[in-house]
Amino acid sequence: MDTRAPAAAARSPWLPFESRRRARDEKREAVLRTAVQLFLEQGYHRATLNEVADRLNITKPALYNYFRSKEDILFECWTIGQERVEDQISETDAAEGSGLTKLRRMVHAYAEIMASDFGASLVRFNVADLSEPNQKSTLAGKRRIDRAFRGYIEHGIADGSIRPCDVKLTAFAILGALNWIGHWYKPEGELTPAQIAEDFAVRLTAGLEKLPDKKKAARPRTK
Amino acid sequence: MDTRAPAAAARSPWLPFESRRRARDEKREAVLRTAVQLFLEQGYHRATLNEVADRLNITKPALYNYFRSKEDILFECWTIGQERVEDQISETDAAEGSGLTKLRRMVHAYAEIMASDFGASLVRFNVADLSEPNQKSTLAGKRRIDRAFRGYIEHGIADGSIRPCDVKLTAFAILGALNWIGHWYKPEGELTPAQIAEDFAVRLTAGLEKLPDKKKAARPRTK
DNA sequence: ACTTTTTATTACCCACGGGTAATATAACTG
DNA sequence: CAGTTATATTACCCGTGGGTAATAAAAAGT
Repeated sequence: MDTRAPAAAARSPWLPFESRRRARDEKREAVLRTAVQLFLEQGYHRATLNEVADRLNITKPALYNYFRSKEDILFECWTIGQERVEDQISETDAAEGSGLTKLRRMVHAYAEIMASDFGASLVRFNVADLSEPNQKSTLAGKRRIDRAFRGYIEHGIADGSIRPCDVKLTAFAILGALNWIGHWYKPEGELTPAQIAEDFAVRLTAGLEKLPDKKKAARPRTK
Repeated sequence: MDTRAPAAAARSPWLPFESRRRARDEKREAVLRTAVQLFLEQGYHRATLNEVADRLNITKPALYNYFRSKEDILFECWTIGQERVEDQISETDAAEGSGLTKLRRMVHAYAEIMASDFGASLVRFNVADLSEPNQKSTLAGKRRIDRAFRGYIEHGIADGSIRPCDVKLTAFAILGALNWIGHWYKPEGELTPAQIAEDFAVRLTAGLEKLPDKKKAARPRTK
């Protein structure tokens, strides 16, 4: 752990080390990107590590320099998707705004994630293909996503931006519509992820907003 | 195709034949019910025919009296789910009512189907696990479902029961929320399929109905 | 009772693909 | 340039599980 460089070397001696580490990480990522695509195309079980390696112009055993098993790769694909969602949750939680606003933001972000390979992993892969501990991790992740959405809805009901409703079923309906994107979205299609996100952000929340109360506010003709 | 019975036999001679055929069909169905459950529990690839057979108190080769291959079983599970949906489509098409009414009816029926094993097959199984011709069949089926939902929406817009909207995305959102039921519904949960169907039938269509026009109709306070 | 057909069992085959051992080669280190 | 480490290859192992052949047991037919 000596960080001091030998005086002789003109170029900083830790650069090669760092660049090597980076090269390694890039290769790891390349494996993951290739694998997730193949898994999505053919399904986890039909996709073979030989074909993953082929697409990367290497051979199967080379993959084991970066991952310990096929399931390891699967789990990491899932983890990346999960992390992207959790990052958005943190961001949304930290931001200002009513419950409805937060929900909209989250729907928007989640829709775009679902239109990516790692996002689609979250709904296209079978939890049963993971080891016990990894299954627990995925289930915990799913629960956190669920909790976040329900939280925004409850928050919105509390602050008056969302009309009272069955929180659980509302969240299921919204998440269902969103998760389904992972099944039908095709990059070569007409709709861009941004367009889908834009649309769903209003579509899925349109029925929830509490309209200005017509009884008390005699003249809510703001527009 | 001679339906007349020999005079000698007191009991109708085609009964044993019929009952045998029925017994066979019942066994076939038992295989499918067991298989679909196992496939849903563990995923198609992890589930083995040996275990299917075990649960039926027979051995693996006995299954081949009823099915030609594992994929055959998978496809038939899918077909049963598909048929249930198509039956509902036919029924809904034939019935009277506005586009909105038909859409609601279809949502209701579809939700209940999704809460059944064979219904869940439609969204939990991987199309890539089927042979080429069977894949085509499933994709055609998916398209027909899509077309039906879009048809009701278009119909509703035309007859004024549904406000104009993006038909494709509306259908995707509704079908997504419905299909997701196949992922989260658990028989041991609190909600019954009927309750879910009831709720979703209004929830997923609430934002679509064309409210009485406030400009022209001066007093549409029907309720 | 004898034959034929249906249904099931036991015992086996073998393709597939995940994973490993032995080893070569390229890449840094000093 | 030696020496070490990281990375890749070739060749192989072997568990798993779908599927089959040979055959037995049960049921139906005559």
